[in-house]
Amino acid sequence: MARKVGSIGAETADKVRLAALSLFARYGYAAVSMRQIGREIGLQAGAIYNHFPTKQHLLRGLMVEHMERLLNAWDAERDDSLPPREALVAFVRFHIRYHVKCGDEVFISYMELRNLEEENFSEIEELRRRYEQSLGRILEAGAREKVFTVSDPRVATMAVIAMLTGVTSWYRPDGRLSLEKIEELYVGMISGAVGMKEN
Amino acid sequence: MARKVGSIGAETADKVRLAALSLFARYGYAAVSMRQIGREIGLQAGAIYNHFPTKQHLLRGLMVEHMERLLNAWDAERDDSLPPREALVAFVRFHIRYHVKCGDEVFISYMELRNLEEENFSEIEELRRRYEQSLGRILEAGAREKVFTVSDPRVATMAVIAMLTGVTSWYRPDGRLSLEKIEELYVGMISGAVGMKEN
Amino acid sequence: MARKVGSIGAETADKVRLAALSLFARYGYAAVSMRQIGREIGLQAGAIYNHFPTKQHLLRGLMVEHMERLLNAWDAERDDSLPPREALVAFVRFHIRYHVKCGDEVFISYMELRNLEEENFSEIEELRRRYEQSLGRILEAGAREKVFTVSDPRVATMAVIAMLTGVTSWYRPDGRLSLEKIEELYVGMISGAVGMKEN
Amino acid sequence: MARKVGSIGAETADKVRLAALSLFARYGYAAVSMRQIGREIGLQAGAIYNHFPTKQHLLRGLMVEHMERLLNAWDAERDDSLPPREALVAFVRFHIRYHVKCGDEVFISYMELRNLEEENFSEIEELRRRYEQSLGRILEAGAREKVFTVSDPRVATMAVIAMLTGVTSWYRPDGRLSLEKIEELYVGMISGAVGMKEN
DNA sequence: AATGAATGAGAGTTCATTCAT
DNA sequence: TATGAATGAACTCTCATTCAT
Repeated sequence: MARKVGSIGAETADKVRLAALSLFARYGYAAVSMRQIGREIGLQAGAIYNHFPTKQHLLRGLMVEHMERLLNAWDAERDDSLPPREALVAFVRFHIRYHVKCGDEVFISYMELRNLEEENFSEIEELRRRYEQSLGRILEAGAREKVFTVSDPRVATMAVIAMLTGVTSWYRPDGRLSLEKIEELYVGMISGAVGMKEN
Repeated sequence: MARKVGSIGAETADKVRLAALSLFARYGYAAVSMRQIGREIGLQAGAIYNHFPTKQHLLRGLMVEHMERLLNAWDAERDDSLPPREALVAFVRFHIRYHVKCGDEVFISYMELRNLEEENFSEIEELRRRYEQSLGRILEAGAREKVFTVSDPRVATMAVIAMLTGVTSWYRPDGRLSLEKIEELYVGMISGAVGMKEN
Repeated sequence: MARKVGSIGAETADKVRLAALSLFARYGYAAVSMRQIGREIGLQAGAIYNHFPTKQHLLRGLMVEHMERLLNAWDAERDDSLPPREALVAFVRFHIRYHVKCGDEVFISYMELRNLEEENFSEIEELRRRYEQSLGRILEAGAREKVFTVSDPRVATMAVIAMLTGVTSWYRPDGRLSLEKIEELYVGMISGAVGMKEN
Repeated sequence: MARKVGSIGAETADKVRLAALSLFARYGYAAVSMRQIGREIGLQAGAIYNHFPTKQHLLRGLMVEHMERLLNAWDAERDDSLPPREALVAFVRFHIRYHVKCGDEVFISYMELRNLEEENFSEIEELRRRYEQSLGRILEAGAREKVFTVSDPRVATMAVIAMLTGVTSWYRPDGRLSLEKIEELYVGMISGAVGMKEN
């Protein structure tokens, strides 16, 4: 549903989120002040507190929302009936495609973990674990069915995630390679890494 | 008290570096104060300035020294006469072995880049580029000689580096897997990723 | 506590200016801290920054405002149609009367010049030059018309200004001499110094 | 007597005094640090404490020594047998000649009074009072003998001193006017100011 | 007499946060 | 809901001074 007319508050909150996201990604949570966020959107620092109780809530929100959107997007796209090979390709393509679209969110979700208070940290870690488990299950299934040669699926999961997420650190929409081409390259490399049998 | 017997400047500077390294890695450069660093080693914050002109110099120093040690270590170990396959295996083993030994340095060298001032950033980036080029050259040579199947060596370089460096984020000396085993696993995955021909 | 009822920004800024003026005059700009200024008026040092961006701005403001008030006051009182003798008397009386009323401003405007940053210094110097030129013109006119005997009007200008401004360093409202009497004494001495012809 | 060979200490103390004098005059006592003084002469700040117990002593020393040298110089030159007119001319010439030679000393002796601790302040004030009294006595004698027309010798004393000392603020050795010419101009103006009878 | 390293205080300034308006 | 002004704590960095060497 579209946002109700007159619901200015939610719009402001969104502007704050957006500004914070961009600033946190660029300079880091600790180095960005509430004043800076406010300035970015023509607001006094104090006004932000009408929308977010603390700076920490703002950070937590950005990370939780990102992780939940990611999980939802993957849930919407995943097809658990696919065999491991196809499932892995789907995951790789999804991960790259989704992550390059929200580089800032990805970046802060990795970089600012240590600035989360204990409880918030656990919450995010649990969400991340759930997402990475999607890949873990695929690799395990492939190993079980002997279509992949992964002697240690847990290590393989982390290796693949690291490799994939690395894309966000250099991808540029106007870069040398199209997104499609990049996906293809990574599908190729990861297929090789997990020893995917040709058929 | 003016000076503790036996405690000389270089030792203090080292203690500062060590404390800063650990704190920066744990909480982030921006979130760590000079007081905190001092407290860690029983020093007033102001005394740190006898050894480092600014907090930024301290950070730059940690990163430059790490990168230079890394480059020197690799220069000492590399053997440019090795054929691509053996060279890649050597690089993978070296990278993992070296990086897990200095997780904090690696971590801040990636995480705190944005907290470097322009000039220092360029300096570190150049050092990193030189290191990563070592891998790049191996992959290019392998591609040229058709012993690897990498359709885009530049992307492959970044993918491999990302995968490898990811190890530092979960490796524990007392973990489930020995370092030797981990190296072996990554040699396997990366060989697959670059389509290394069996012979 | 957030805001005291009835206390608005402009009032606070004025209180800060007043406190700073008095403290700078008594102890010198460099020797007065923002905390000291705040303490004087029951404010945290940080709160001063809601009204003045830096300590230097605060100083510049005090000096610029003083000089502009002085120039305006003289512009309101001067009468360019007066012949040199009467004009000089008017200037002397004005200068003394105006300056003893704002001893602190006068004091810091002379004493703190070296604590002004380059640009601010030039600005103040230009204002001072304009004011002193008023006297210079009178002396030059008098010399031209041969009603004064000043062989070097530029030196005479500086001599007269120095003599006049010296009053602020010892004048006390409850002192031995009335302001009227002091003006009279200086009119006499300065008339003599410039060799004013009796008629 | 010439300084003994090997008396390095006194030479260092002199270098410190010289550096401090120049820096205090340029930037003000409060704005100059012991490190800055040391740096100027290739010394660590701590070493200064081998020669002066505190920064305050250093300042006091500079001012006391200046005032005593001034008094001694005047004592050597004064001739109490001169009649008031000649005595005034002698004083004027002496004051200008002496003061332009030590602009820094004069400057800090006026500017840094407020940075002196109570006791040191009184000491300097007393020395200054003694010097200015020299002029006061001349003016009083001249008034008594009716060779000057000064209705208030105390005010006249301050006026003349202010006028004379002002010279140091603009005099440049390579300026438009020779020192001799400047002395002459001031003798003229001051003679007029005190209503000196032609004979 | 000088150095280099330290202390403890304090500088100017910024911070997250609060709250009367 | 936003502002502007405030708090109190914290920041990086510099200070005068001390003292073992």
